[in-house]
Amino acid sequence: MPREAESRQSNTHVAREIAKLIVTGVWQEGWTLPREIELASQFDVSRTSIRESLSILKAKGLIAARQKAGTHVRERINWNMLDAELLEWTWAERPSEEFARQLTQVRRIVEPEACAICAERGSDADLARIERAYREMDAAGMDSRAYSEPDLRFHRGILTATGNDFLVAFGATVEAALRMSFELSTLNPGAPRKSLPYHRAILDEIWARNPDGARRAMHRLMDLTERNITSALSRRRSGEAMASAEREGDA
Amino acid sequence: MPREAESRQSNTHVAREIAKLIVTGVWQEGWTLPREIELASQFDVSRTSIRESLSILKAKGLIAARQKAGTHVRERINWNMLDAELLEWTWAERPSEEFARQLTQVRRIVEPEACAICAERGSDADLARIERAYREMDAAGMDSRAYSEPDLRFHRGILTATGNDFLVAFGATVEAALRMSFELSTLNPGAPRKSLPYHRAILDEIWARNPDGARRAMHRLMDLTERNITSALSRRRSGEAMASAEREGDA
DNA sequence: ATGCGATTTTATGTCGGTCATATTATCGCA
DNA sequence: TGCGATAATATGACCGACATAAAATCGCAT
Repeated sequence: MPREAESRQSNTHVAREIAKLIVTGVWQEGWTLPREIELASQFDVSRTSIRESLSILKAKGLIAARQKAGTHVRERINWNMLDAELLEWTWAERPSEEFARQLTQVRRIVEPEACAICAERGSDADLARIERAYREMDAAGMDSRAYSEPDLRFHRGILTATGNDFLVAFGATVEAALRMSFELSTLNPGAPRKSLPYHRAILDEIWARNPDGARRAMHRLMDLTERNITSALSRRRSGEAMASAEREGDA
Repeated sequence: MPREAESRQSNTHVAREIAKLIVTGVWQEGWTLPREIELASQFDVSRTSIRESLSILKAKGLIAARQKAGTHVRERINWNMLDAELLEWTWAERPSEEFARQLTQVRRIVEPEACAICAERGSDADLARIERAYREMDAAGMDSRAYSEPDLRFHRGILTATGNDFLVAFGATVEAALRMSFELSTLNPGAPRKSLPYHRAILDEIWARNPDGARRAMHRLMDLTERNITSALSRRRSGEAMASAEREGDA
């Protein structure tokens, strides 16, 4: 019998729970997981479901199984951190500054170059799609929820326009980064909208078919994004400090 | 009863077979797969095994399932092409020039920057590990098999030294690229060894803690790699043309 | 006692079947 | 002809048993 209310898609749910234990380091690299039967009783599902969950985590490089020897956590180097779900689970469970820093760093590496390629080789249809996303961002005004969705399409559009499947796949990472930014934007509601003119500059450069300009424009947007995230995180830190000071005051 | 000899790990095996059908376009984006029961009889395994295989492909973003509606191939944008296995399957089934071009392009974007970060922030222990890999490459001489293994460690070492988990994950992509280069090197046995002085230059720059120099040095290696791959592929093309001409001559 | 080969044990891997659930398709009625 | 009730169906979950491989153990011979 399934546990109770919150057991929607048990399969994905269990996979996420186990993944969280791994990415948070509760179950460390090299450790052997409990047996499948024990996991089944711990998570209150059948062994079949556990096995399907484990095969998801195997596919993402988190674990490996050997007959008789058991299932162990693989070393980090094998974790596919560029995977959409794994990214989401990691941030959801442990929204650390280090994670944010690394995510921003890798975006700074990839997106400006992708933008240059887009300016050089993107089709007019590709660019039109990017422009449409820009217009929707503009139309969203100060509603940061309505803003973030076309924002993602803008960035994905650039990656798609490169015609490079690997850069397209990088869209999953960008998506995680934007979701992260969106969450942090509650600490600074005006921030997202400030990126609009930077997006405009990118759009102009790619329409002008100017790779160098496009690269620089995207680089400036990345700079802004980094500043926003840094300041949001420091706000969060001081917010947490204040909250814990209050808690101590209560006692 | 399993089919016959070549059914080692049926689970992974079936997943790979289905993945190949998808990446080669036999089963196109948006199409609905056969029912699980039909797949089970097609691949001569139980429905349980099919479900585990499908959950692997779900985890890699290739397919999605909805109750009653069936399982369909997701659009390419959702495929996690940066995944180690998916990369391997794609190249194994369809070693196209386009694939090689894209893989090289994304390496050119990521690795020089990673190299600069490595020069700036890598620990001495990290650099020592990279140097060890270099020495083994040197010791391998003209044996391109023995050369390629430390070659991968060299590049992975740089990515690891950045301290960025996402760049570390990119090691899977580099691995696929190097395996590809290795396969192509049979067409030009001397080529791999020629990269040694380029690796040496990288090593010197990162020991000198010179990010700009390291970036440039890695960039030059990427240029060389691209030239090697291009020439190997054109050799392969002309080889194929000759072979087919011979076949026609036979008839 | 001690190294080593045979045997047992055990955890993952595979199987077939049943029931649950969601969603589509169909049927029947107004 | 529209629409609500009903049936059909494909995935989702569960169960119990057996297969297989590798680790752990046992027993034999040295």
